[in-house]
Amino acid sequence: MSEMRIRIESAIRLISRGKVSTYGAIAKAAGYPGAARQVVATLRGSVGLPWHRVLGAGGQIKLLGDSGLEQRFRLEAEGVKFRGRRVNMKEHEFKFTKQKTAKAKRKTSPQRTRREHKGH
DNA sequence: CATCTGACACTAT
DNA sequence: TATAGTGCCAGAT
Repeated sequence: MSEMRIRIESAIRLISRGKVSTYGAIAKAAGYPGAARQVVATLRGSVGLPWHRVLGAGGQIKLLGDSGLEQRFRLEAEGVKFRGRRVNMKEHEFKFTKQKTAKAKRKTSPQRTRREHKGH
């Protein structure tokens, strides 16, 4: 199991009932900005995750067919409100705290001598 | 190493 | 709102 996958799963598990997030936001929260597609891979290959709380940018359900309907029902059952095809992110988007859901492996002491501009 | 793939994101039209 | 093109990323082939 790759560490990336574990981190993404952890991030997804943080989304509480009645809240939602997006592929991109989760990727970033897990420490991999731009890796939204890896969030998809994780969702597809893992069970026991609140998959229905993961949406596309803007709060849009990206699943097609019945799967999409089920996702919508599950969310509505949790009290998530929709505005057309999108959920009202304004009121339901989950905010990941700055912590990296785990991680924090400081190897050597940064011990910087303050000011490391590196010309430019 | 070259390609292909996916429950994506973003921009332009 | 819908479609198309491009960018992105890591796994699988």
